[in-house]
Amino acid sequence: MTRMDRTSRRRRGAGRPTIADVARLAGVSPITASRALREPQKVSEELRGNVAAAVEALGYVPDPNARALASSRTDVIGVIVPSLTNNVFADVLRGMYDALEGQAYQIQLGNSRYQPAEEERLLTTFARQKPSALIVSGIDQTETARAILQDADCPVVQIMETGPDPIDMMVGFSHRDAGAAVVRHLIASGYRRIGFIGARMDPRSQRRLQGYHDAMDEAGLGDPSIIITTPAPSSVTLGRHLFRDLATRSAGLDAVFCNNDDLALGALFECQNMALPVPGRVGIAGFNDLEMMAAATPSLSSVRTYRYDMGLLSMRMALGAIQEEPIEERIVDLGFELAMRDSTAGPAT
Amino acid sequence: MTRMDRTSRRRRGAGRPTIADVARLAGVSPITASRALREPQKVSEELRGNVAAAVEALGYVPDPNARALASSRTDVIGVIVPSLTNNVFADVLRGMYDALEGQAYQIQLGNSRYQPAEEERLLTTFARQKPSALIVSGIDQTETARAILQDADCPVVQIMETGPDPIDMMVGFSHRDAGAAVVRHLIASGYRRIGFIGARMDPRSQRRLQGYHDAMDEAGLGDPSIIITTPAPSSVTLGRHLFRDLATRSAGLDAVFCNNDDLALGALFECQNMALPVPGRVGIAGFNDLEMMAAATPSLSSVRTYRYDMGLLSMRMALGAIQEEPIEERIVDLGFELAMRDSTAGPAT
DNA sequence: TTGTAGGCGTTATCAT
DNA sequence: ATGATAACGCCTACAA
Repeated sequence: MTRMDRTSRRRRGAGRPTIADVARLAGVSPITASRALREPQKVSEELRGNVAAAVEALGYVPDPNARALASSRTDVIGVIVPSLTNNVFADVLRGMYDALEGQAYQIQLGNSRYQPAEEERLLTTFARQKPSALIVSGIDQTETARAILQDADCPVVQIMETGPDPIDMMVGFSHRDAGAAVVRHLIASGYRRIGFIGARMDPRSQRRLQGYHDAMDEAGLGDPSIIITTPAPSSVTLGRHLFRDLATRSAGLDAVFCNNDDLALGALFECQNMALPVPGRVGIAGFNDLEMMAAATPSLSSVRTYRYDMGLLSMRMALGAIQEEPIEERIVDLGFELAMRDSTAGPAT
Repeated sequence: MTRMDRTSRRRRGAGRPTIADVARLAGVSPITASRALREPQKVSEELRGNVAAAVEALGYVPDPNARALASSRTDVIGVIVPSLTNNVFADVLRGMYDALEGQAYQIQLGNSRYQPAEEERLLTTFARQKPSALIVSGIDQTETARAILQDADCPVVQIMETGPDPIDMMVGFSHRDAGAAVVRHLIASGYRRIGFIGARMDPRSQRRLQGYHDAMDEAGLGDPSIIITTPAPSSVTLGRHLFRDLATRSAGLDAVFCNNDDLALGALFECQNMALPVPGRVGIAGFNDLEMMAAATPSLSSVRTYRYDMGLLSMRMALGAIQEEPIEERIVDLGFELAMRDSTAGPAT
């Protein structure tokens, strides 16, 4: 019988039904079955029904690996973030996953640990898999990384920041403008000796510091001695230490702009510890506006950034590009919002 | 010339060198080249060198999709966590990524959002890809989920918790014991009316509450009226609200055990707001011991859990099983540690 | 709209 | 230790 070859064919496969089985049962050719699944509108209603029934009967599920090999495309969307131990990126990822609801795409997540070389390595690995899209954090990719992204032949979105010449698409905001806006608010509230506390000092932190300089200089308040930064990773404890160092050496300090919210919380705790009234003796502002900021006593000022939306939108842009929808804007600036609370109500008079 | 078919073969592929190209250049058959890369010890030193040279010369990199199809195995390790907006899992993931250093495996991350049905859906998708291993959070998988995991034909690790009958392997600790230990400490410190504040109330939270009951009942202090829980997701703000509700309705309350650190921080802020001295008037303990706890003013007590280690070890166990190393322990209990600080120093006398 | 032919790049099988 | 052969399961290109 010609059925014998069917047996011998079984040598390797564990026996899961293939699209050929579906086709046979539906009485069509494999390619028609394939089309019925991927491009239903290109198949007559009748055959489509037959195929659907066969799929149902056999419990057929397509093999993503075979599909990937044949079409040189996977359903993987590579995402590279610089940190996982950071609520900021957790929110971004949440937005991305939400955008993927009901979509047949998988996120492949890479953690570059704020190291450009690691980002290159990850991109190399990711690109090899022929992903449907790639999303990277920041705009400071190395030349090599940019080249990989350009050659990847898929939509690319840079997130968290905006800047000139996107690789492909971009969604973020200006950290420099945001930094300047906070500091201008502090100045408007009456603070004068406004220090800067910064940890990690990755490119985006650097640009927030730039914004700080912009605002301080334009007000004639610039003074390098009230800036304290470290490449060490941020933490609440670090915020305490840095604040204490700065407050100790700069007697007149009356406010601090912290690089992020963890540092700001640390500064608050240290003020409580040193019995420095906030906001009367010291004003405190953070960055990102994590949930805890509004709940602190006193409530802590911060800069609200649209992390979830950046994640959501970046993924939507990627999906749109994958489906070859026309791209409306290559660079989307989501802006920011000052969330000024009790901790910057102004110095005691 | 026979070279013509080489040209026509170029129709589809973008032209990246394949293993056939390597083999040709090295003067060996494709399968030998393949072996030289995957199982070097099975190929003579000479040919191995030739192949290596050819790989180098051509800049050959294997196609993971083709490899997956041919071997019905990917280098993907599926990981499902219930939340991303949660430092707890960020630490776990960090451990996992660290364990993968220098390994040729990719993490495919899924977020079940604390929904068993979503976990099932993700597992279905993941299993389809024939992953090298699967790691899931908790021990409360549905029957369907367990079946999928069992049929996946790859190592499976359940993390965050220990319990009877693992699907395959397990690494975690007893939330119930940990909960009981904290409360016993509070009692030993002199607190009597110890409330429980719980958010989300996922299975692990439930078991912490169980531990609370264990300790309270054994001391004859049990009182359902000083327990407040909600299925709502945890937050600092929620901690404030829940504490205020509980403190308002339970006059004698002198301490709270919070389900997690965010709630504990919220409780602290609310105490500051209500001018209730901590720890003299109210003792506060959290769970997880996030970094901020030690930095708070006063420093906040918590239960130290080995999140990073759970991530690291679970991945190492998975890798070991993939490489078919003998499994020493199927269930690893990493335990916990009380981190008792100022916030539970005892009631004022 | 449907089908035929063949290839995608690699590895398992079996023989030498 | 090495190689010839045949999958792996699906999809692109082209034809009908």
